[in-house]
Amino acid sequence: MDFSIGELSRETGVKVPTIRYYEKEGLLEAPLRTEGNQRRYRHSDLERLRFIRHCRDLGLPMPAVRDLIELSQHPDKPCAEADLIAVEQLKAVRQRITHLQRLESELTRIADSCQGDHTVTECNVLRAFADHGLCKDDH
Amino acid sequence: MDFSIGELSRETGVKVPTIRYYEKEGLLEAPLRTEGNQRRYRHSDLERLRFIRHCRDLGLPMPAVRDLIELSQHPDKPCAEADLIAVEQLKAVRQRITHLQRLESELTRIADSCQGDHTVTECNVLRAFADHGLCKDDH
DNA sequence: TCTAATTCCTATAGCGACTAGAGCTTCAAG
DNA sequence: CTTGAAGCTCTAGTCGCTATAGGAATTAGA
Repeated sequence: MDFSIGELSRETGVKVPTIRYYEKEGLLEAPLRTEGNQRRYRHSDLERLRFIRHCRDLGLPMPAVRDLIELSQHPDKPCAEADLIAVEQLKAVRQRITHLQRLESELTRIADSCQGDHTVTECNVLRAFADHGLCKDDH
Repeated sequence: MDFSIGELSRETGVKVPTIRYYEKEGLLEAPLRTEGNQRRYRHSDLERLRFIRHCRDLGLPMPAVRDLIELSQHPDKPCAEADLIAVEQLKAVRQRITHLQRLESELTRIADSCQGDHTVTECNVLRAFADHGLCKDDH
């Protein structure tokens, strides 16, 4: 019926200290304790933790997760805010992709400039790392 | 002839505390000091700092930067190691791009599932955040 | 029922790469 | 010579965990 923290951890793949950390940060409610002061979780805690984990896997920062949880506790509110969080995160992810693609093209150029067959003094890799002026775009 | 730390900062765009931090971490050599204990840098420090900055902008972790600096001080060594660092970083960047692209497609799906026109109870965004089972691939 | 192995508890510190602030000293311009 | 900007050191905070220490509770097997 109830889970220990270790069982919850096994069910969700979230490490034990991380679960305690989420509790401290207010993402998970503090569960009931046994007489010996150990945490005992219910099924609803399991669902909540899976929710948190999935949000985190999707890259949401903890404050956004907190907002979503808060929101989900007011079933009659309009869900525009949840929508907004998803859209914002999507925007952030797209920005990061663009940035990384610029890096990729720079690094490709840098790595291609050298086959590792000469000495450091004449190494184009080191030159390229030294000099931003050689880059095609800003990063 | 010599720069103060503020001038070095303005020249490179690296913040003053960050310069001191790089010194503490051994990326920059400790410069000479004035009688009043203030740092005075030379042109070679400027070049070194630009090198560091550029590496960091390209996403190299500090240990990799340290390795490159170490390397650049042995001009007769073969530069295979520098090449390797560039290639490894490239590989890491490509992995991150792949990962983010998966997130992007999930988030697109999630964000599209809702126009923000209903209440929380029936919100597909919240449902999608709750349930990894709805996702097409792992992330 | 006893014991031993495992799991649990709290509290604290560490990671990477900075950034911010307090409280004080030195420098440079007028 | 004064004044205000810029420098100094030291400490703590950021984010999202993760690791460790030292002890208490639980559980499985004999």
